[in-house]
Amino acid sequence: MKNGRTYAEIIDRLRQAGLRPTRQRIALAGLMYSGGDRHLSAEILHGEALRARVPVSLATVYNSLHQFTARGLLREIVIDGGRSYFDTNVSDHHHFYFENEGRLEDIPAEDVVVAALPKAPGRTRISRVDVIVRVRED
Amino acid sequence: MKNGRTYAEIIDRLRQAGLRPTRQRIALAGLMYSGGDRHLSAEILHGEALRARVPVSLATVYNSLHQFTARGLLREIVIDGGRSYFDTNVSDHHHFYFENEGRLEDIPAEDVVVAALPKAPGRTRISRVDVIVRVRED
DNA sequence: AAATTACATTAGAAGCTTTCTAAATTATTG
DNA sequence: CAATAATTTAGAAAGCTTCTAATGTAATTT
Repeated sequence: MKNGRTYAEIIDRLRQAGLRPTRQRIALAGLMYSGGDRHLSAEILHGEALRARVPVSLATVYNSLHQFTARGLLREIVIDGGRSYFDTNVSDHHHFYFENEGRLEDIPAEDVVVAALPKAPGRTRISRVDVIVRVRED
Repeated sequence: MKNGRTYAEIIDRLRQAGLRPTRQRIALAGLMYSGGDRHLSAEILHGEALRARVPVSLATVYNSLHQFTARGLLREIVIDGGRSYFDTNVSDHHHFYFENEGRLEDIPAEDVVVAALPKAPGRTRISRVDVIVRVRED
């Protein structure tokens, strides 16, 4: 039984994030948090919602994904053109990118050691360091 | 006087890459290699070509960018949605991404030390490790 | 150097993901 | 329960990229 999976927990999460727990957001969050860490595109999540008989519009899926991201419930990842993916794992970690399949997979933070980094230029500060390990099969 | 800047050198490079040195490709490569390492979008390069009185179509710019990338003359980078960038620096290095401006800047390979990496899963092998240091100003 | 052949370029249409718009609906507050 | 503010929605629009098929150009052959 993982965190945030029951109906009441999901509603709590949404409220804590400052989002009204609407039917659509509850359903989308429920799907997102079903089955471990996931990398979702808007289209995939929309499809799952429809299949689960939750008639939600694609616009709402996009709205929700962005709101969830802004509130720290998701993390957006863009690797290859076109499509954005949203990672339900928002803790510190990195990614494998399977070039053949166009698929992402998490790498636990402790499996990657970045021993040296340049300092942030000008008056900027580092907000995150992404490591993408690109792998291929051929 | 940097590498690959004269007309003859550009033609050589194209030929070595197995690409016919057409008027358009020569002009685009010339622009790409003018002024150090660059991060170019199709639209920017197209604009520069037109301003330089080289009437090239946007489709050709896209074709050329992809051919150059496939032949190792460019490296494609996708950080944020929508647009692709092409890096004229194809040697081993990493990137700062300025979240406020949506701009990329090279980090020399030696300024980043990745001391530990997971092994490639299944029968894959690592084709590249990208490190993106996201910085912001606020 | 002309003819042939293979490759490249092009304008415009089409495709795909994402965002916008303005109207209708729903959650929350008083 | 009424009033208010936020949310959802369908469809249009936008933005970048790719496709199509007709035309042009470079390379090769004669």
